[in-house]
Amino acid sequence: MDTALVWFRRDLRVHDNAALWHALNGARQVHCVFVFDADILDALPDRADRRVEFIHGSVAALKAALENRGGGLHVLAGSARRLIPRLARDLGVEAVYAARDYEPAAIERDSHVASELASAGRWLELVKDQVIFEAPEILTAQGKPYHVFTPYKRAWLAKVNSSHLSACPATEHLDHLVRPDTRAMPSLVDLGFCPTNLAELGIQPGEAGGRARWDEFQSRLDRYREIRDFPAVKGPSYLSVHLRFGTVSIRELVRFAFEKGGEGAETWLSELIWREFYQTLLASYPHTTRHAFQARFDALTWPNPPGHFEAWREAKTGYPIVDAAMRQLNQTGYMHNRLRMIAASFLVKDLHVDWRLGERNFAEKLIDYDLAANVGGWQWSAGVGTDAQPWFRIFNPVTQSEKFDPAGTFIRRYLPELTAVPDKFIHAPWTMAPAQQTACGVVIGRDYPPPLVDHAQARAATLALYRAVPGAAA
DNA sequence: TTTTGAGTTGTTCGA
DNA sequence: GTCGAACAACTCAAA
Repeated sequence: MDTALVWFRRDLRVHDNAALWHALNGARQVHCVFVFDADILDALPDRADRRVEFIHGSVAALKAALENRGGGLHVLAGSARRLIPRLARDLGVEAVYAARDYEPAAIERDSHVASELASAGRWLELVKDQVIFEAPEILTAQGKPYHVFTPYKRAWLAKVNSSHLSACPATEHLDHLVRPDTRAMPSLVDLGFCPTNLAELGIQPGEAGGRARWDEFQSRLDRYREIRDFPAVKGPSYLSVHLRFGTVSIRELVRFAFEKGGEGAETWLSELIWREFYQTLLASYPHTTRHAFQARFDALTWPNPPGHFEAWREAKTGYPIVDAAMRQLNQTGYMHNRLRMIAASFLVKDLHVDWRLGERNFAEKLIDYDLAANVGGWQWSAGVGTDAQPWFRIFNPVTQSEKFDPAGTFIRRYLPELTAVPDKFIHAPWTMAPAQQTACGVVIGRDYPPPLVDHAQARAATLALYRAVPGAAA
């Protein structure tokens, strides 16, 4: 092949990049492009969006990295479905290479681009990059996708070997990279967005940012299993945003987990397999973005009581662990995984709000937002997903708080108005007698909201609600 | 085809 | 405060 175009999307790195590697090996001249896709950006509700800033920084770093290697990056803004076929024509390339994306909107976009290219005698070459195994690669003996995680994980582990984890040696044909005529790139403001507090939050975009977090996490990996559930502690890898935008390589992470071994590495690898499980489920069942995996739950009418969703979103539920979690989300665009479960369970099973509203709220705010993982997580929390036994999975927000934030450290970090509340009452401040409230200067109803609902009552109502669904256990 | 073992992340109750 | 059992009998995946 003479010339090819690499279209970067959520694989914003040079190292171990499958699309780039295939293009460099398949064509003598390789152009590169990134498109700030108006079809996506125009739909964002807020002009200050950390994700756009993260992508912008990562694209700038990618461009510099390609230029350092003698190439470059076309950076365009507009509708990708129109711009990619046009650029392919202008550059006269034979093929466009890109990493395969499994989200329904991306599949639709790519098939549109593929047919546009085909009508001009070119083609779109989609390659695997963001997962170790795509949906069709891990199937049951009956040739169907797994619906339960543990058997999926067993099959995944039985199949994986070093050939799936080896890096793409992209350095081999770097002289094939073509330097574009124009080197300019639109600024964040040119794109219609404004800067956020990304740097202040310690989030560094690009491969360098991913590498720095990865290096830092390696020393904590051994303790991952014991500390990952405590939001006040630095337990997680914080690599989710880098996995979302491909500023780290999943192959490299999985390889390291195997080489390292031990409890921490095993637990973390399990989380990476969960990521693929949910990607698989979305690819196999795209309707689950809006519909319950267990179809009978689509018949469930969510009460959505007035004001409940808003109180949850604005961190005014009166349950400190939930409000602290929501403030973390609102202030930083991130929420600890344990808190995502607690907040989701609370919205659905205590406030009786449709899980889709919560899913959409997370979609707007999470910097590491991933459609597959978010939908999978929310359906799991709502008990309408692949999980089998919803009745027992009603989190008690006070018990969870006592268990995973025992000293109230995380709560006080995000709810400074509760600093003076004694440890004994930090998880349920409304249980303080009036004299105690006065003594510590936190009066419920004045300084902090009373609990929006009574958990025991809400739990009973949830059980009744789910029991009433046709086909559910009587 | 039928059977069998097993299932991320819990909670509540009563001894 | 701690512990084990009950929750209610479901669905999946493999033998």
